[in-house]
Amino acid sequence: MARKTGSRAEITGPLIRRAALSLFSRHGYAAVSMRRIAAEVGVQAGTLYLYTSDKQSLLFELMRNHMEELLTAWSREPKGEEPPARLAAFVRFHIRFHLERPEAVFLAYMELRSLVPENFARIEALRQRYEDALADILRAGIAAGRFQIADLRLATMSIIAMLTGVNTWYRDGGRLSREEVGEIYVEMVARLVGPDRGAAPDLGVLGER
Amino acid sequence: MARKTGSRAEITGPLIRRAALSLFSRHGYAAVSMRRIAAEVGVQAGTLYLYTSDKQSLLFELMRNHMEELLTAWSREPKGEEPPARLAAFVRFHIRFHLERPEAVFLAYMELRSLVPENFARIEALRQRYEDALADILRAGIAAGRFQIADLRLATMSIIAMLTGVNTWYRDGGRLSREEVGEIYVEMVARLVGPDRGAAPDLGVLGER
DNA sequence: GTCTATAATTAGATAGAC
DNA sequence: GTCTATCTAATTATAGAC
Repeated sequence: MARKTGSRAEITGPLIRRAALSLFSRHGYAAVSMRRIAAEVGVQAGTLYLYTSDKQSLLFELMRNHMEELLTAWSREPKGEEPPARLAAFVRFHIRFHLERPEAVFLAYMELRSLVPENFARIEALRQRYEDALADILRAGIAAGRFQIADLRLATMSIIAMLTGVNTWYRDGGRLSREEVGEIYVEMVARLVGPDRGAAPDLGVLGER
Repeated sequence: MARKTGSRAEITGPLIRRAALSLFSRHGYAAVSMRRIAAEVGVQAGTLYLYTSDKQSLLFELMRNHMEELLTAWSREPKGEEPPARLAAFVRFHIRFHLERPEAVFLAYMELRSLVPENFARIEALRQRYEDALADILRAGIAAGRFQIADLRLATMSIIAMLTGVNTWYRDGGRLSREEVGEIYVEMVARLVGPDRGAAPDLGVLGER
């Protein structure tokens, strides 16, 4: 042990990021002080500044890391060929990925407003790439005559919103497993993108004012 | 004018609530100081305490007021008789009501974690009542054979999530009017709740692993 | 009803000892 | 690499003048 007692740079950095993620997601970025993060890790407040230039950078790195992991994971996900299979893969992937890291998901959605404009733009660009991945699937399905979608953008936003919404209510040990939830959402999303089968008289009733 | 110059209690209270709503929703509860709210209104910080006991109460009153307005407005909304018509009314109502007050909606969704436990429970109970209103419609539709829903709770959460999601992207003056967006969502929600028409071979493809 | 002044605490960030 | 000490500024909330 050539190293001094208490010198553990290799693990302190990750510990700080983990503590910040947990505290920021539970209490909000503005409500958490650097002292509180330090206390959670077991170091003094000043020590944090060896690992991050300031509080804003700490938040930004957490959010960027999450978004890049999301994009990388989706790029590596087995997807199938046909649009319906790709859409089902997206639904299953989104729910699984998001349920595996609820704190990072919560942070990425709730603390966009805490980013300075430059950092906001960078996170927003990553979010847009993920949205585009879904839109591309829907567009391909429309072109192939497999989906019937009145408005591509609204369908894209609807699907992402309903999938991400799972994080707000799902609890492990509840009535349904993650996989069961995934399959039910696959079916609901499939209905959402059609195609219509038949004259759809019931939609007619719904369409009335 | 029996009143002293600068004495305008009847309007200062509402001004404080309006400024707090705007600032809290834009920057977050923890990030906004009482001084900043006071500055926005044009009074000194101490004056705020004539109208609210503390910062927490100010937040809670804003959120409670929003949730009660939501429930009252829905109770007064013309709904029609049959489940499909009631569901369409819910969709149109939800989008219209939420787009009309984006700041209050944002606050009610983002600052739940800033409430002390007692206040959180009270807001949560109101939110639950609204969720139940939708679940009741879906349940009635299932019972009447008008909807086909694999899981009532998941369908309820999905619909609310996709409808509320409109607030995150809709901007006035964009490609679609609020009413056009509402109609497209009516159709998407109608598809989501079925009923299935035919053997649904495409859903079968989606169901494959 | 509003202001000024202030108490008591806490914030983000840095300097320098070890 | 971490800690102690500290700077400067800002925080919530209150007391008392007008």
